[in-house]
Amino acid sequence: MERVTIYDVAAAAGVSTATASKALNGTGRVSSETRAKIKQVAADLGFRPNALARSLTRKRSFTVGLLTDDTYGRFTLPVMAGISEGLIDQGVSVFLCAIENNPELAKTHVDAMLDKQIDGIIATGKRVDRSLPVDLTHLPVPVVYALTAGPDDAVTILPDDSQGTREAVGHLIRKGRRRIIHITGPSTFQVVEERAAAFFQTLQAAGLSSPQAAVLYGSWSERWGHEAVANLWSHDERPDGIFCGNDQIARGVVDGLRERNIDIPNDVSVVGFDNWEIVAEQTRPPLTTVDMNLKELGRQAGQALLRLVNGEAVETGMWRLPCTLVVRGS
Amino acid sequence: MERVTIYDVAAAAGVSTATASKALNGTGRVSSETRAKIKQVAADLGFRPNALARSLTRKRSFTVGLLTDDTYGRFTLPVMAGISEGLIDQGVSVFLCAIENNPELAKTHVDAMLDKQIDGIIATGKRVDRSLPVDLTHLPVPVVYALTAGPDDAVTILPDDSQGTREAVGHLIRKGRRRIIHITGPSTFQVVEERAAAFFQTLQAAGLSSPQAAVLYGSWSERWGHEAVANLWSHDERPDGIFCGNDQIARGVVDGLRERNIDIPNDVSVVGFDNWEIVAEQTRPPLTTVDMNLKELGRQAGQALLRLVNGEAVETGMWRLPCTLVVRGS
DNA sequence: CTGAAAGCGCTTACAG
DNA sequence: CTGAAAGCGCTTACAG
Repeated sequence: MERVTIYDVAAAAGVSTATASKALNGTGRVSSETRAKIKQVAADLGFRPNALARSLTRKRSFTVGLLTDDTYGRFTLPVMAGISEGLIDQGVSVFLCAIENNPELAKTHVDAMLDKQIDGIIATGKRVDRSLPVDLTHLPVPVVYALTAGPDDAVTILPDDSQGTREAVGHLIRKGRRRIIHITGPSTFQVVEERAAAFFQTLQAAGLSSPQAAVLYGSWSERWGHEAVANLWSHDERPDGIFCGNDQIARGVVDGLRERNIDIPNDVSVVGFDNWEIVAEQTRPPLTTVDMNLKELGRQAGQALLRLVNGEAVETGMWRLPCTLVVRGS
Repeated sequence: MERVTIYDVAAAAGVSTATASKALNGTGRVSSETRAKIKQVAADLGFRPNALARSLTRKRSFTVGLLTDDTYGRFTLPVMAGISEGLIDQGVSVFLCAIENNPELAKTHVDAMLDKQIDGIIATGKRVDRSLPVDLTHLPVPVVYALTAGPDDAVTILPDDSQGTREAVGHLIRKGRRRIIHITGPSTFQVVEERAAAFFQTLQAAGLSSPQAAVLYGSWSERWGHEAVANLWSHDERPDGIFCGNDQIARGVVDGLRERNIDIPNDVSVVGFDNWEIVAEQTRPPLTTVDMNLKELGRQAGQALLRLVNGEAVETGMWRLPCTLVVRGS
């Protein structure tokens, strides 16, 4: 079964390929009757234009490249899904390149994609304070960065960690919490620093004094949350509100509190970060947490790239996308 | 800066485009001098062939599609990375399609890829007992399934859960363990059933009787492992070897044991499943666990698809890829 | 409104 | 061994 081409459609409709092309693409002047007829014939024949041929003449492949250095992360996949979803509407497909922190592999991928005439590239990673192991600054196509570090003159899209923190802490304050602390990950992560700073600011803006050890740095694990609670409850000055750096820590915290028969959220309120549903929904009570809207972030990265490809003006620099507080039972 | 084409190369080398093409591709008869000269000129000019044009004539795009219904999973990303890595060597790029359990979206993606003349498709998912929400059986291109259910006459690539189980349990037996139990996930998962069956067989083959409640079904969580240990240790007949359904359960088990001052691995040995490094390496002691070699699985899926694309014979049915026991301190 | 022709950048029989 | 020509399947000025 041969593929049907525009020649077949034109022949069957009794017109030239030029007219067929215009009718099908809605370009140029074609009478509505011939247009209708051609469309009908195309549909009957099951005509699907060969995108390769179209790209060759239009010099636009409707294809973009996606570079990631993250092989295991649960953050990258939603971003990628958002990119893919946001772009498919416009008929653009995305090439996936897993480059594993390997510069040569990255180069190979970039070259292969350039050969395939991609319209642009989205670089994505797992940490906003690390950049991919490849220089993307002098490419013949535009580049957008998402969840990874990019040059200053490019557009880089990130979650608004400060705003997310304000949402979380604001929620605790509105719930009447007055002794609020922050249990978070390693201070070597930029996001940890940012959130800690926003945490202090929010307390201050509300006129709340910070407890003695208001920010506790540790690892991104359930265990660390559990341990932190054990330490806190061995002293007298105990918090009544806890904002955690991620949902795993929050879960450890909630478990630790429950073991001490502390009523959540009446005695102590807990807010997590990430809205990792598999964790947040299984926690008892289910976790109130901050969602970074990663999928939306990916979608916007795709949109931004498309605008760049079309030569439209796009504001460069860091785009901070708002986070959303998901209120559950904690 | 215009892209340099094969016309530029041919002109600069003083030959026809036909000769340039042959020299560059190593096809046809070309004297070694002219070949060398052409290659030199191409290199000097920085010539990179336009893959779109090439694909149009060769009727082979060196591009494949990757369909996944998994947006968050930590299993899919390594598989995808393996596919991408294994294929880039052959110059083939992969289109990523996140379809989210949405049949229409899936169809849109498949059509878009077909329009772009992909050579084949790899379908991948998060569960071997679920299939993607789209029918891939009557496409004009070959399809390979990885970590998702496919039709019987296709090639479907999966980890060998039974063999992985035998590795794990065999290891416990070799360590002198005699009262071995299995703490695992929900029995609604096919892998849970398979591993449980292999678990019993391995014990039996070793002449070991099964403890009373040898397989404990629960959830895929740290908490469930922790809880299971609490239950077990409230009775008299306690295991000296525990094989867990995943690393999170194993971590909960290890934590539960440590809280009871049980020496791991001297009093009780624990083996996990998944080799999720962020969990396995952080556990104290670090977890001995089964690695499913997901990346290799992806690589093989890519290879299989390529063979199909080239019209080579490929054995259909389930391919079971061996797991590897990673021995650490538990 | 419609069509003949050229062109996108490559490859591949077919002659010479 | 080398090259002229046709072709892959589309689109786009340019005439008519």
